[in-house]
Amino acid sequence: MPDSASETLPSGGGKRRKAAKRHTAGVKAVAAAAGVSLGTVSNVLNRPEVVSPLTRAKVEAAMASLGFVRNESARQLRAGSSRILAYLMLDAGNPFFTDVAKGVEEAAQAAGLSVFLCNSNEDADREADYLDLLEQQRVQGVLITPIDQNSSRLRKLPSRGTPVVVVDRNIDDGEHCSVAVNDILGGELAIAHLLELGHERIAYVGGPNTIGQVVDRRDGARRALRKAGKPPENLIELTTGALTVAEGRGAGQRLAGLPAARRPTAAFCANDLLALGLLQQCVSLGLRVPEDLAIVGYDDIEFAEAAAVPLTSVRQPRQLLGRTAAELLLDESSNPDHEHQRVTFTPELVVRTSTRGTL
Amino acid sequence: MPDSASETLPSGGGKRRKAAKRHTAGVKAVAAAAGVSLGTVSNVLNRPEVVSPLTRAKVEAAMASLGFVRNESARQLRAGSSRILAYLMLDAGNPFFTDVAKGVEEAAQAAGLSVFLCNSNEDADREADYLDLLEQQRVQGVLITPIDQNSSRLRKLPSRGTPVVVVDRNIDDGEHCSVAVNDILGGELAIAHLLELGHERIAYVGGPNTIGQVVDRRDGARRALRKAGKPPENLIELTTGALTVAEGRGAGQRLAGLPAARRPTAAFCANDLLALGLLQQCVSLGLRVPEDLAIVGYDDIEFAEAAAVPLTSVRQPRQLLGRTAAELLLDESSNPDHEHQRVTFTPELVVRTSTRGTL
DNA sequence: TGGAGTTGCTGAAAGGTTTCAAGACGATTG
DNA sequence: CAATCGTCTTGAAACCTTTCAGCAACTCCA
Repeated sequence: MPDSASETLPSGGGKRRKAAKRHTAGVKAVAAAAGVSLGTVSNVLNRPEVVSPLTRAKVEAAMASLGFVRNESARQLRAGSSRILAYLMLDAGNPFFTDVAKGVEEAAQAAGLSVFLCNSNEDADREADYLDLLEQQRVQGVLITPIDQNSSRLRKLPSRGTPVVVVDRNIDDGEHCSVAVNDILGGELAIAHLLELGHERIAYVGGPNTIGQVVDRRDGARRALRKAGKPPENLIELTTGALTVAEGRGAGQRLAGLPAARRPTAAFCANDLLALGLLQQCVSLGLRVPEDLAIVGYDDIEFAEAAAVPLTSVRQPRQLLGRTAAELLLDESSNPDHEHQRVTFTPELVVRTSTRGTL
Repeated sequence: MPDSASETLPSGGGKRRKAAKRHTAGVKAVAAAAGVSLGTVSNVLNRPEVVSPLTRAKVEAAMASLGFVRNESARQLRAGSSRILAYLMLDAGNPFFTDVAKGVEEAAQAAGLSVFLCNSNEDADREADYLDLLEQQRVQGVLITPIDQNSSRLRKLPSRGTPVVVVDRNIDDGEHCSVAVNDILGGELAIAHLLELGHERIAYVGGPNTIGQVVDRRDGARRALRKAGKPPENLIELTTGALTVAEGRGAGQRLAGLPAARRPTAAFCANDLLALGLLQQCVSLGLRVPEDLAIVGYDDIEFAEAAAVPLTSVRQPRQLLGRTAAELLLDESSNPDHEHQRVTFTPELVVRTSTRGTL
């Protein structure tokens, strides 16, 4: 523990206490204590209405006094169904995805299910490991914002019985539902806005290009240029290694290092974290935003508005995205006539100071 | 879907495809296909070194061709152990906790375990539900940043065999390890800094008071006043309903509404989200920060530095907190001589513009 | 060549729950 | 009073895996 002072004390005021062994009072012990059969205890647990109030009370008392905790593995093994949904997130540190997760939790709670969050952290290996794990756990279903939506693992899950809904990406392979925002349009909105303000040389900051969102937003940017009759070289691509604040700072360093004549006058970032990092670094290196560099982010996370220079950003309906995805998943796992769907929402440009009145 | 345009298409290019049934090729089917016994398949899975290369190859081929996926419920039921850790977070939308989670994941990965994240979202009922769920799942252990550390449920888990480590809170009941940062000291640092700058009337923004961190930081603030010989009324408490940006904005509204003469000249917020909201609202209502109102946050999340006015904050070793907690948990569940510990880290004041050169 | 040791595989038991056909019991009806 | 019905409860089977004692075949050495 090198980078922080720490102090360690024994807990429990010195009363040494060994770790307790797992003492499982099972359904059997409860049955014995209550003087009923196994089946009855199970009924109390699963169909309380069929057991007489008296017996039920006895059983409940026995459960309480023994500290009975149902063994979910056994339940699931026998009953064959899990009451858990998982959301495998691209980056739990990005408020965009935690807002999506909130929408997921909302829909799950309404259906009486619980949500486990998993964080792939933009790492394909971790994503794969989590997918395997979740499949082995036989969760009700998986929501995922994938790193690579062509992964074979991703395609295999549904055919083996684990429904998968892709979030924040569209996918049309007939195996999944997907819920997304039109990222091409989003990119187009951002660049059209900058072009309208008179910017000619515009940087696109984003990466890696394995991430679909990064590519789509860039393609939208290109399309906006094309539509405006500008040459594609006007879009200068700065590729980053991830979609994080730190990478944004790195990009800012590179950008600020360019001679003013060759430096773009505006930057469009693939997400707000990059934009915030870029903004921070550029400001600290003496560039004025928006006068020297206009910046557009993407996602419109809560912090975009509170930034040093309030950030123009492309807004996505975050919670709605999550809620809709969860609802599709629930439909898929409960409705035998379920048909896969692709839902696409429309993004919206929110203009703030970081691009206001430039040039 | 009221607040966003959306478009829905069938997926799969119109090829209607029904949801697949769960077709479980089990260990039995694999054994039959490979011409070996159940036990051998299990050995391939769990102790590959004891089976001859030839048989192993046959079994692996059979597994691949049948798409075998091990049923984790059955495995766990029989083997009695889970390979999963859970971190029950207070607020997944707070970057502080996702950084802690990163530390947890790091330590877990090093030990070959996986982490499920759960979000209580500052809601005691959800916290209780998740604790029940995790206990039923028989996870290896639970890390938790509790809403109420005196909850009976929390105390019961360890005695029934699920180790629990409390994160970001100290607790001394002999049942848990805990890892925390000295929040009293943190509060003291913040207020001492403001006093040194000459502030007399200082607001404390935080709540609800059921959350331990909120109380400790306030107590630290009071202590600093006491030590400086100031009357306790100089600390004006603004109680919030949660530790969020939105609540911070609300507090800003209240604060800015006060007549200048009665308004505090500085505010210490129980966390950075509150501080960012407060900052944003005050600025938009025309207060200058730090001239009219100095602000100190808590946690030093990544966005504190990038805020409209870079935020003075009390820094905590976030990842280290998570990593240490996970390591204690792992020790508890693997080391029979484990003794509960309370680890306390020391916070550090990071001074930025939001308090610089005030008064 | 006989015995011991080794290697690799087998088969049955066990783990805690749910499910379901069937039984027990009392009440109601003809 | 017998027959029928309803309400509760029971006991055994089933879910899928791991574990472990035991067995077969082979090697090695005396």
